[in-house]
Amino acid sequence: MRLDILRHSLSHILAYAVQELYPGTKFGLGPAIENGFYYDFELPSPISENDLSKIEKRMHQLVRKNIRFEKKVISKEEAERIFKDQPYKLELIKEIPGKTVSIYQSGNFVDLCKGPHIKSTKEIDPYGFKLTKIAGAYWKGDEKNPMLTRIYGLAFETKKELQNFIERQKEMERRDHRILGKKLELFIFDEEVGAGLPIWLPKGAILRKIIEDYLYQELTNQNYHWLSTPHIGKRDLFQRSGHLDFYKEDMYSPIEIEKEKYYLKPMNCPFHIKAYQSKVRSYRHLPIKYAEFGTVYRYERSGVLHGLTRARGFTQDDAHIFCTPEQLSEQLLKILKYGLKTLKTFGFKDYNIYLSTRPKKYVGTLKNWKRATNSLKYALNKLNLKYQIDPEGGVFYGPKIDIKIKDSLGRLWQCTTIQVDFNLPEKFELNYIDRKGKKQRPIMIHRALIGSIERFIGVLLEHYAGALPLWLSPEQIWVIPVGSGNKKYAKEVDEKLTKQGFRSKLKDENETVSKKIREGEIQKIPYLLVVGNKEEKSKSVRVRKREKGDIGEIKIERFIKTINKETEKKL
RNA sequence: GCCAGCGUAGCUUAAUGGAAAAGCAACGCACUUGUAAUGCGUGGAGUGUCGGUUCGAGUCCGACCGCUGGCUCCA
Repeated sequence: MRLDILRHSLSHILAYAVQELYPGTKFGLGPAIENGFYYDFELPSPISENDLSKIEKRMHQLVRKNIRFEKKVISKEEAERIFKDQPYKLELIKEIPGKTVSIYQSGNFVDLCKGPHIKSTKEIDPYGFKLTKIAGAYWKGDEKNPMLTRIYGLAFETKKELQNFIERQKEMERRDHRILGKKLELFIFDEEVGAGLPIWLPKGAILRKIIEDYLYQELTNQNYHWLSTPHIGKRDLFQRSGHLDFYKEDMYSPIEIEKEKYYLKPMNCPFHIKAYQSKVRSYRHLPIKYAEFGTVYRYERSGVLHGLTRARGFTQDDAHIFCTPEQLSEQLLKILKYGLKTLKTFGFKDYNIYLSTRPKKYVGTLKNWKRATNSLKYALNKLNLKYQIDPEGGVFYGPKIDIKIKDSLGRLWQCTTIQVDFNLPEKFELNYIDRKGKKQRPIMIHRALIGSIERFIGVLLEHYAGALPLWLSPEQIWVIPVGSGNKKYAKEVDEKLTKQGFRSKLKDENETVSKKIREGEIQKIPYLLVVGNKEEKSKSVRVRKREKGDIGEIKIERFIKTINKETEKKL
């Protein structure tokens, strides 16, 4: 709280400095935010990041002057006189309820502000803050409004805390999945291919396969049936599903052939619905659970793309459950329970859960929305889960539960999503025959547990800083012979491990052991096995564990036993 | 899409408007290696694309493509 006040006060000092350096500036808002503050300005002429040091310097001078923050409560009429040249402030004055407003004066800078503030800039550590970046931001966050120039700053109580934060930022950069992806040779993006369309290199493709295989096994055990559906579909299909009415902007333009328009699929559901409709369904068949690693394409606006976590082509671990209204709660419960287990398996133990309710643009009846929302709440409560409501955050066809997982640096990423849909069954006139022989409408659940393989791998990489657990590592073991005389034995070891199902690699290039160790550590290989004359004689290997170093000599059979256990436990 | 910035070899980076450099990687030769880089050598880019300004453009201007950080958006 104290820190928020300090940050907010600094935003005023920033505005004060800008007022002096750029006369004629119109002021927007300047709140405290996580780790710092910002202020929005309409400047008389554009500025760039190079100007920040100049502004920061002026701020330092102002802070040293021990400027006091003085509050005054004045009538709205008086405020309108003071801010007569400040259109954004005038707009705010109109919106404030009551007849009076409060203003803060610090030196020659007056701002419309509720406060509170520090008493004087004496309380600010002049080296505890730093201007960081400049960005465009729409007035009041609405893209129909003019775009203002936002200046961001970091602020902490002391210089040391600021430095700690900057250190943490560097750590985050080190974990950036886009950099790790390049370094570990997992995937690339190519300008000529197109933005947001990753190419998976051999090691990345294996990683995808490991994740898919795991989910395939698990879901098959849970009586899911697998589908494989086309990447494009006719206009009529997406017209009927409602995608063309609600999400046309986010779809790739259609391909026209033989007077027919085809769209790249932005979702798999219409295809799964067709599979459901391929037969007459009885209540005895329900629930029917269809799963697919479905690759979808969405025309994300150019400015939002971000490596694997926001791509234009990506593969969802998608599934659709068709069930009776009576089965809904139980199915949601099962999905949620298993979803959480999956996240845990991959190493994510912290997450935030959100329940998203009806948005402004929606289809279906209010009654159905209420029913669906209540079913989701039921599942959450049954599992004793804490959750937050995201008002109006639902999809156009139904409410949803989203799980945002926390990575090792505490950042949140949305992966799991569970959505109830009363509407698509309506549009496609889905039915099943109930025990009285009458047609009934099934309910549909959309769910993705890891969300998309791309985003999930992006998050996994950042979470583990590239050092994936053994079971997920594309290359698990390197076998390094000491001398050329040991190559034969090294090959034996490598083949033995490969036969046991491990992803092992023989490193017999003419390089020093040191060089290969260095390479292995950089490539985050979980185990490096050094074999020389000594090991050859005793049929053993010298084990170096990633980040731990040399852990000693061990018989090969014993080593296999150890890593088998490690893989089974998914450590 | 909007605001600001960026784009030089596979990667990381250098080059006051005046001869496109270096390290790593790759390749070749020698070395046969015991836990984070063995040595020497050889190729490799006309600077994202297109157009313009200039005697001369990696450097300045415009459009497009792509990337980064925000804003808005995210089924």
